[in-house]
Amino acid sequence: MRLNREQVLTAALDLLDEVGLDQLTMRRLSTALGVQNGATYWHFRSKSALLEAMADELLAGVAAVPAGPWDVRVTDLARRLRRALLSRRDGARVYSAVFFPLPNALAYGDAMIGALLEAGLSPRDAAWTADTVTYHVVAHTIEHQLASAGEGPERLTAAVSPYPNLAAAIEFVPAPHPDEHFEHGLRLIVTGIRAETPTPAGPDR
Amino acid sequence: MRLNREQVLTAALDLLDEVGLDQLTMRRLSTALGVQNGATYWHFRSKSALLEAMADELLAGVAAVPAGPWDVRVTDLARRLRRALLSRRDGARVYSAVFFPLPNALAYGDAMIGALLEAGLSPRDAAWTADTVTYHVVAHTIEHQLASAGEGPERLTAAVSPYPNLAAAIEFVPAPHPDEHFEHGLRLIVTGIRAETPTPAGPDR
DNA sequence: ACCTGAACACCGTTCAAGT
DNA sequence: ACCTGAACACCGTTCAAGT
Repeated sequence: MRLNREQVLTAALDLLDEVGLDQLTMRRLSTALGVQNGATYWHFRSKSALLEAMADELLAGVAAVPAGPWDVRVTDLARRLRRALLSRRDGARVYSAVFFPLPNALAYGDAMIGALLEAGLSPRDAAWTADTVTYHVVAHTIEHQLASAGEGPERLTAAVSPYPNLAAAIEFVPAPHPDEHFEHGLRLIVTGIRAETPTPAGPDR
Repeated sequence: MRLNREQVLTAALDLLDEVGLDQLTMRRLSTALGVQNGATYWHFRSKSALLEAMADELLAGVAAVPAGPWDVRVTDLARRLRRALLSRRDGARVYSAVFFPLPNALAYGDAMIGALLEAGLSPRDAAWTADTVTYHVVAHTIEHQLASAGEGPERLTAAVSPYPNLAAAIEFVPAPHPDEHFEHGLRLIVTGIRAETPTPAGPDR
């Protein structure tokens, strides 16, 4: 049973889809590969090194957005990151479990900051604004992927009844429309960027 | 060694400060309390039930904001949630590890949606906008608390060198100014809300 | 009502030894 | 170079039995 690094990584992502992050275990992975327990450690130093590689594999290609106006590129990058995280079960949680950015995550950050620099932001504001966009993408996707796996809305509906404003909004809280929910926040942030940016040359719009 | 639920909860929060979330273990908690392993299970059904209680304890009082203009209340609520999460080591990760909202989290959500309804948003937009604000608070705080514990910036500086836009912004990426970083994103989002809201009565501002 | 003692079914990681 | 076999040092959870 000769393995290479790529086979281990592919099997790990398949196992993730099958059992989810909480059940993704070095031992289950070895079993799925038909090898003994310690065999995977020859290819990856540790479980967290494997998770880093999985996260970066998830993000392959997200930074490859076409040229265009800055706001289109920002929106496009955010959507592509979201799609990438949705491509595997618990993808967003895998991404957020990794502290250190690998090449595809760096390329995404670079492209996002690049678009914001072209919008006229300072390097500082571009870096911080990129973070706010990314927080929205990742946190929204984590919440959505957790909700898909979680319990029904009955418990929430009951818990919410003493809170008048929550009760008025309850049908949108578990977000039965994840795409619109995501787009709403993304549009909100891009509107904020535009409002804070000194309008560049051009008569209007 | 007679315990009650509150003593277990207090000890758990103290242990969290001492060792961090990853080392917070039912067994270490029992040892800290001077009891046997299974004793804590009489007071909390499971570790996740204990984490739920810890998360809600963290959020005590965050919803108690004074009356005032909607944007002041939104900003105030976001800052108070951040302060609450910062009050304990890994507080933001504890909060995000809990799927189901307990009373203090519900009260926070209710107050946030209430402020946004007064801004003139529909229930749907208020619920979704509240989420975007909260994503920023929680994700920013998780990142900040992880960075405080993590490695130095050397590895990041090296990794970033092939990426021109990241390199230009690198000094702000590990965020040596967490307060300004947080306020930047919060202001951005509130600006976005204001820009999307049909301006209410009043001549200007 | 609340705790002990002991077990069950797992984990990640390491490492000599094999091929 | 790559894997086996076996161990080490842990986990969360359960539960009869004690007081």
